[in-house]
Amino acid sequence: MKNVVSLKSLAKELNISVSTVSKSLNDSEEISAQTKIRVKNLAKLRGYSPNPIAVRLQKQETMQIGVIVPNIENPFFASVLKGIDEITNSSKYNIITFFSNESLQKEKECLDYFSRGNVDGILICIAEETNKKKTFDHIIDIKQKGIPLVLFDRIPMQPLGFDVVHVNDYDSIVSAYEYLESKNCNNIAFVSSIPTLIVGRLREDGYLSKAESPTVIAFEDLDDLQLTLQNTLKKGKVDGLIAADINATLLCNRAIQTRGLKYSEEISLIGYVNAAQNDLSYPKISYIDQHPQEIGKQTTRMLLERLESKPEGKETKDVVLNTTITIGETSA
Amino acid sequence: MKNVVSLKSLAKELNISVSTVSKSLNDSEEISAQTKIRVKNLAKLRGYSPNPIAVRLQKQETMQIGVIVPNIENPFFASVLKGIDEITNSSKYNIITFFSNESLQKEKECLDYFSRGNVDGILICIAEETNKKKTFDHIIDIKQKGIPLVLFDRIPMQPLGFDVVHVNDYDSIVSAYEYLESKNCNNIAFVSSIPTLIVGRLREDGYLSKAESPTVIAFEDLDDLQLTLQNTLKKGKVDGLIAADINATLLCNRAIQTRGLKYSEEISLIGYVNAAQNDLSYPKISYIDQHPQEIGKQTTRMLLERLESKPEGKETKDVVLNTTITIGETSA
DNA sequence: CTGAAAGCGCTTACAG
DNA sequence: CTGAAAGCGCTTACAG
Repeated sequence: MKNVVSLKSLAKELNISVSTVSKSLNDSEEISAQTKIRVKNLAKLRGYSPNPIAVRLQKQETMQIGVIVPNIENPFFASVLKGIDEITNSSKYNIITFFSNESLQKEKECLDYFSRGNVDGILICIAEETNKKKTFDHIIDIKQKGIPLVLFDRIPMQPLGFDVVHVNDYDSIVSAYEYLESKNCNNIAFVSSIPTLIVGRLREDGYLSKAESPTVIAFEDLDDLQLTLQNTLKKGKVDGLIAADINATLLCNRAIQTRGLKYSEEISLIGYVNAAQNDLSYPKISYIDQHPQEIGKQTTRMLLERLESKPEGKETKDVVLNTTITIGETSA
Repeated sequence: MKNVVSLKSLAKELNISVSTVSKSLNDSEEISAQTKIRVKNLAKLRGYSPNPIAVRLQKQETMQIGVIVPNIENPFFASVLKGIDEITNSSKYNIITFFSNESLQKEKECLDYFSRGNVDGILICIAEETNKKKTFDHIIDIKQKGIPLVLFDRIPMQPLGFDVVHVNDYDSIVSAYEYLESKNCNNIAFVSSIPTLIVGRLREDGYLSKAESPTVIAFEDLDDLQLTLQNTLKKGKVDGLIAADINATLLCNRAIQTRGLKYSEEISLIGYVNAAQNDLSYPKISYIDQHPQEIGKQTTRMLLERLESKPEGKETKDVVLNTTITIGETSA
């Protein structure tokens, strides 16, 4: 059943050597135009295509890029993946994607697999557990193996010596805060379900830098978050909400609606959402757009650059992409 | 930078042959316990791991499974992918994922790439364009190449000769209809943004089988859909809505809320949602759960079965998984 | 129990 | 311009 047509079979049929066939198909200068044509014609006729595994072994390249995302069911990562796909599509590489499911152990296993000669380069967003435990040795180890690696989105505070791509989380929240202020919000609270995540910390810091008497509602447990949120709204003081992540955003909206508060008049909300779905939802939530596809594209471009220019000596790049605020119906 | 430790280097260091090293590491019966230990110890010491590409070339297996999904930003497919990942994780295969972006052309390219010896098996959900044009030759061609392939979710009406996994779309809608009836809905409309998609047709047929005087609102263009929906609601007759897909579902909710209709009292809605987000949303929408992860798992299991038992003679399987209805706050 | 040889399907110096 | 040879890093009959 396997592809029975090979260089050898073509060579035999043409009564020439395997080398000549190979060179002809690769358009080598060494071969006469005539021979090339003969070879190519037969190759087409027989539907020949080179065995990719053999080529890889010879070229000492896997032509694959390993990608690790924490959670594919988070629309943010799905979009990042789409961006990655778009760029790799017009390269010789294709991607093999693993999901760490936010587990350090799983992340190690993936990285281990990749580093056993299965990929030429790696794209990774670290797992939540990795983030919390601040265990980065398994990532740093990759450097010794000489495999280019680019980190995206969740970037450890201390530089690890790799290229990184992320957004200006701190500033994004500052902008969101200022926007709500301009809409006459006087008592803006910050709501987060990712208090320990790097991006969560940065966003909270951005908020704290602006708020004079800050109200931070932060729980990883969504039930706790919801409860505290409800109690806070009950007091009736807060007139602006900044949510730090998609779950917090949805819960804020839920708490506001359940309580029957009117958007804009009584309270405003800005957060993070799944853009595609938000457009069809009610209400359309005002949100910080991280342009996840762009993150994926940029991350991939940087890896490809490393892959092409061998000189590893280059210093690492820290690319910060800008977010934008899209106004919906939860503020005005 | 490449892994400089190979069978050859181990053999040289131990002053034995490459074959002996290879056999030792593979725990061959032929080798003495003593030698095995010596070899394994050194291998561990040197951090040896076999070059996967060389192994694949020798074994004539890629150990990779190709997956084609129409759109990774659709949470349904993200969850399917998660299911696939879970099963492949405990197999020797890993997956390389391509996105057809609902394009027939792109789908052909992906399939073409796969069939050039890049994967051992294929999992595919056909693109919308493929579905519409009913062009399946590129898929059927895979059979000649002897590469096992399993179709999931969008299954062409005419059998293509492959294993398939899908849900009972028709019956799901019948159940939804009956459920709404039991909640005293008397005028149930059907809303769809996927009128030409296979699953859309089946769902519509399910609806039509129940409705005495059917109201079908179906547009691929979401603006058209929204407008017609609003006009229908304005008339005030409809007291139940069945949405055929996630976009239609969100738009139904939006139209209902915008119009200020009260759920349960004035109108009920049941549709398809992203389960994780729905749980945090307001309102929680009553929905048909397709258990997308299960679809992914089942699809993968069937492919692995084909991959293991060479006898291709087996007749193709048609697996239909059951959906369940999860009651939210948009009906009661 | 160990090793030499052939082979997986290619590419690429190197001869001729 | 063409081809024989070596090699990419493995595995596995087959001899010894």
